[in-house]
Amino acid sequence: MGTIIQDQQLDALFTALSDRTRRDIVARLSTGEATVKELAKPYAMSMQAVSQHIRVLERSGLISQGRHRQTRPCRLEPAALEAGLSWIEESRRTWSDRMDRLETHLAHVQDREDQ
Amino acid sequence: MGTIIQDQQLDALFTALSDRTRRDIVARLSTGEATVKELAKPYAMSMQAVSQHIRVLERSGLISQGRHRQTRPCRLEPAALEAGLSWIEESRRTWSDRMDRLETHLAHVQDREDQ
DNA sequence: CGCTTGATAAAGCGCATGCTTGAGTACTGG
DNA sequence: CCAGTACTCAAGCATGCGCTTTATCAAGCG
Repeated sequence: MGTIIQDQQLDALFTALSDRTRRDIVARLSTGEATVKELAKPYAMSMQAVSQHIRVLERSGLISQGRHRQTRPCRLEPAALEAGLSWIEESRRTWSDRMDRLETHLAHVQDREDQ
Repeated sequence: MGTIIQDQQLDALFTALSDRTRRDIVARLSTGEATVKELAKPYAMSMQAVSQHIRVLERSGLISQGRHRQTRPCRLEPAALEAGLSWIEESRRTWSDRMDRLETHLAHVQDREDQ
């Protein structure tokens, strides 16, 4: 656990999610496949810029790109999201365990004071 | 929903989590409070560098800093983690709903072919 | 008081990011 | 074959990041 490869995956994942445009693209792709041109349409920026965002998302494992005629349809790879989810849940779990123990401890102290 | 403020919060949150050292610090703080010096000890980098990481984590809302004598103890603020968790879960939910519908649709097509 | 300790502030450096424009590639319909 | 569509590649530029070093500050101790 806590290997270097995992760390690099999480680096790439959270970096990918740290940009609003890329989060938008992920949200858009969660409703189905889309081509680069379709993904670029809502934004003021050039298609090249969107293409670069797609590259970042691909490096993180969040999406993959296929080929169909002239287009490169993108689709979500939800497995990558799971990695982020479980990292966050692990931290949360540790924290709430600690809170539980603290509560128990305080309850014990209270008991002793009640004697 | 989907306001500019929310977006900025998520930007800051995922940016904060995109660095291994900062994720380490969050994990460390999930087991209890710690001072800047204590947090810096495991790393080869200077305490100033760690202090800057702490600043990034604070801006994201993931941690807060108090004052006690000469020290500035840091503690985790798990509410910020929830924001990230729910963003990821929302994407996942939309995606799996779509997969369910697709399965249902394919089942229907299968039924019609079976007739 | 002056000295040490724990911490922030500020400036600087190398490198990555987000975007642009211009050129190149790959497929396709006329 | 040739023009157009969908994209990628490459270079350039401004900005931000991670870290360093130097300086400063605030709190406690002799």
